[in-house]
Amino acid sequence: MSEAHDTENRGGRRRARTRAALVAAACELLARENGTEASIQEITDLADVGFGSFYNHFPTKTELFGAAIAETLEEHGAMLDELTADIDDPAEVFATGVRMTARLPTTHPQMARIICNTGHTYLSAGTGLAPRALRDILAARDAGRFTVDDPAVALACVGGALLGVLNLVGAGRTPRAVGRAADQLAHNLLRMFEVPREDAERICARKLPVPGRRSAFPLAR
Amino acid sequence: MSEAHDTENRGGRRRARTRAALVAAACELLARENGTEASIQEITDLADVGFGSFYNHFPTKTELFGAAIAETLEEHGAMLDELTADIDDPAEVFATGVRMTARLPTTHPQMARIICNTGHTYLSAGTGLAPRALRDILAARDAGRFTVDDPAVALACVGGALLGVLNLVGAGRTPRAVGRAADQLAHNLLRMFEVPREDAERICARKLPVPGRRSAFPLAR
DNA sequence: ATTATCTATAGATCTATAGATAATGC
DNA sequence: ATTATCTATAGATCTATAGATAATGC
Repeated sequence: MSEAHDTENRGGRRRARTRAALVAAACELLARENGTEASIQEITDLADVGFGSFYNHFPTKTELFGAAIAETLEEHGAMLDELTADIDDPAEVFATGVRMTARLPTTHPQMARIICNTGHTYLSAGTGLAPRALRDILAARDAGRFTVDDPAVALACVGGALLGVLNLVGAGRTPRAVGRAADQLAHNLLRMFEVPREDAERICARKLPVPGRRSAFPLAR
Repeated sequence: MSEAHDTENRGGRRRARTRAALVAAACELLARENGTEASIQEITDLADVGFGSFYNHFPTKTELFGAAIAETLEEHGAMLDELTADIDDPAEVFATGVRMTARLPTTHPQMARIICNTGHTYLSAGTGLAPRALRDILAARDAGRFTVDDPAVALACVGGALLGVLNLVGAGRTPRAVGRAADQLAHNLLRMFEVPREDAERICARKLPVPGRRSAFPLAR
């Protein structure tokens, strides 16, 4: 990727470990209310890393938090791509992404809170989920499954509604209730794209792929 | 309201003026990127008020910013109520609120940026726009105009999509482009509620009430 | 020998308060 | 006389850097 330092040797790996500890601490803080107000001291304490190490990796707090969010979204997006790879109906690919992302409060609570707290700033950024969602929307439109007047507005509606439901489904909900809200969201969005109600209901009732562990064997590219 | 101090006498009015200057400064800051990171010194400088005056009115920065956001949303919500009071079709009442709020980047740029920056935190708060939107949605449902499965999820979708489009329509767009995106958003939401496409198009093409100045004569309550 | 991490600290904030000044009420 | 505003400052942060220590490469 954009790593300026390699991980070929032990030193590089040690460096990468420190960086990862900082990013993990940043994620934990981002999942809290007002996490970005933490001091660098708090961050390095949480990462169990020397204070000065911070500056070996990031010039400012903003950069660290930016990296943490970007990596989080990229990871989730890649997982979605993997799990929807063998679904044929593009409308179902889209709906599956929505249903699984809206289930994050159950499946990946920290990631859900991070996305909630950071909101639109990074969701609509060039990297992460937005390009993937747009790709799925356009594919469904080209296949004649979705009616889309303005793709940019549609994308904003999808991302926004998703965030809205993630916010609605705060802590302390049962997985069942989260799932219902997630499916309802997907259903609403399908109707927004003029998918007939019966189709939408069928799609939102389908069994979801299981996230599972990351494959032991990396996928060929 | 919840004012602990009256404005009956000159002293009370002077106090209210200082408070208003602080709130206005807070609004200006909230409209900027990272405005909440401003120091109290910066706030009082911007308000052209002595540093110590801050603590005469607010115990912490958080309280000031909270008050500023609440007042802003309340003001906008009250304006919408006023301007949609004599619309009969509840679907059109809803759509008008959406279309006007999504036009804020043109009509009230500062308020638009404030809503964008603060996001869901306050939009879905008990006060402000959420209760009004829910009221409109339920009214349209009861009138048989909207199909709504889960009102809470629907509200989250509406608020989120609105925020998403406000974020999409950043600075530097023509009023025409903002209006198009706003109408497209309203159209998408109406379809989400299963309003027939032709109905939705007619509603979103209707002339909007003009915001105009606040009435010189306060309305009777 | 080189590179990363860690400790300690200088200098620059920033918050909260105390006391002085100004405005209003009676 | 009372109440609000303003000025000045003590004490508590917090950031960024310099220099010491530890780990790795050769």
